[in-house]
Amino acid sequence: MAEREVDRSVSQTVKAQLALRDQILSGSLRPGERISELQAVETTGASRTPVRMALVRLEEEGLLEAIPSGGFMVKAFSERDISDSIELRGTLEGLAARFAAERGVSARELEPLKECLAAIEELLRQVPISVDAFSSYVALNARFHALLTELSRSPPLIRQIDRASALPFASPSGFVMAQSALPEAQQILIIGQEHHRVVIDAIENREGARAEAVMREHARLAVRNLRLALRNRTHLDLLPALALIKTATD
Amino acid sequence: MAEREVDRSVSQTVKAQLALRDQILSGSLRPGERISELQAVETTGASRTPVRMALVRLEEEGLLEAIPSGGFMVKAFSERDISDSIELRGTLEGLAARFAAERGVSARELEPLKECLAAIEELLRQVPISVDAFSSYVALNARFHALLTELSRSPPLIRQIDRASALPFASPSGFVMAQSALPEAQQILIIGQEHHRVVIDAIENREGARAEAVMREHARLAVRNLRLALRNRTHLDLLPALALIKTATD
DNA sequence: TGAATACGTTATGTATACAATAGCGAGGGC
DNA sequence: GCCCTCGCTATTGTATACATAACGTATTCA
Repeated sequence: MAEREVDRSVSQTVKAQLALRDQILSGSLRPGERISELQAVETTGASRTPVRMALVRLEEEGLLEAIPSGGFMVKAFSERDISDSIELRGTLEGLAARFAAERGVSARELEPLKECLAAIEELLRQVPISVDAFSSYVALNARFHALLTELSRSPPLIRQIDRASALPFASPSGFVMAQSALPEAQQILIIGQEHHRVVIDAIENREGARAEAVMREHARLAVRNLRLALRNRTHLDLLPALALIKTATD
Repeated sequence: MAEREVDRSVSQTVKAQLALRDQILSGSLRPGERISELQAVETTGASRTPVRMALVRLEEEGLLEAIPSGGFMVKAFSERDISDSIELRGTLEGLAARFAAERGVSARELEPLKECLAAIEELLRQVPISVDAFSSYVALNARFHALLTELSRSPPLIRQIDRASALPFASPSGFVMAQSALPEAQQILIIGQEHHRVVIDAIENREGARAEAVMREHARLAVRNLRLALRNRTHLDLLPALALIKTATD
């Protein structure tokens, strides 16, 4: 193993996967660019075997694409790919909300969701919102959606939603808004909280159809939001944006 | 490479993946059973590196589960896991149908779908259906659903539907029906074709909501079907069934 | 007799050596 | 002068050797 410094606390495969994902999301590797295994070995500090395992995982995750002649390249996405992914995710979340409503959720299980919503609304009360508060919002919003998904009690659905989240959560809309349109963004986010409130209410009252409908509407709001944010951009500089805002504004 | 016989026509990784999937689906490896890499090396003829890549892919595919202490085991599914997966897939197919309807599809693109439906209805005209005809039906039905999915023109959605299809297409309902309830199955399949006809019509007339609704109803039919087929079984002997019927009855 | 610890065996995680192919460039022929 | 071909190089695919951790068993002590 020569003089290579090895961190034994986490597996090399996981370390490589995290490092490579970070490179992709941060823009060190640009969409369409081929990933060199050798280079990945150098930058991650792992050897080729764990690097290759990480590459396979990232391909399955949707961030990489296999090149027929061998190797992998960073996947590129169109605006429609992103908006479709947001709608797709909203559809699955709608199903999760419906499952939660139909299968019943105790008041105790709903509590964390309500607390999360309260925290978000508290954040959004300051106008205009600060960049710091916005990034707190992003984390809390991700938590809200994760908690909601869990309430479906459906492992296959939860798994699919996780897989469907890569693109929506990496949506550039959050990035664009954070840069130039924070006040406008805030207005949209406040509307989004109304959706959050309704879905909790619908689940409490076991109204499956209403719970599902509001989550789908919630996604459509995010799509409109994305379109708005991208209107004046000539091209999608997508992946680099992912590192800055790791979750969407939905 | 010693005296190992190597087949250079396909990659060792792919070969190992196919062989292992076959072992899982055929029941050679039972749910909950740990997969030994050494044993996999012996049975697949590939060496450990491609075997490990194949295991990672099968894990991402949902057939395997990582064991915290290391290695992989064959995943086990409950009846609810399967029915949720069918409904999940139906929801995504509904979205695909809606996209197709809203985005517009030319008559030429719709032709293969119509031909496929005609072939299925021709098959189902013989009562009772033979086992051979049933397996032809299974293949044609998979084709119909694949063609429909393609019409959405949404790569992220197509990808998700592919990923969501593992469990529904492996549903034991087809197996159970093929074994003991072919005539009853046929009745249900005939109802399913009505859904297929409606979805084509809805796409042709650009009625997105109707296209979506009928695909979701189609999935609910498959779920009822699954419940019916499993009613008298005391446990799910799922994976072995997968090898016999590779696609669901939806 | 039971439980706990230590040791050995086995299997996984990691690293690296080897093989083969694809891409690229240079040189020669048409 | 352009195109085709041959060969080299770089990179991926595969195999295997080595390290390490986990599990099972046996032995010993309480």
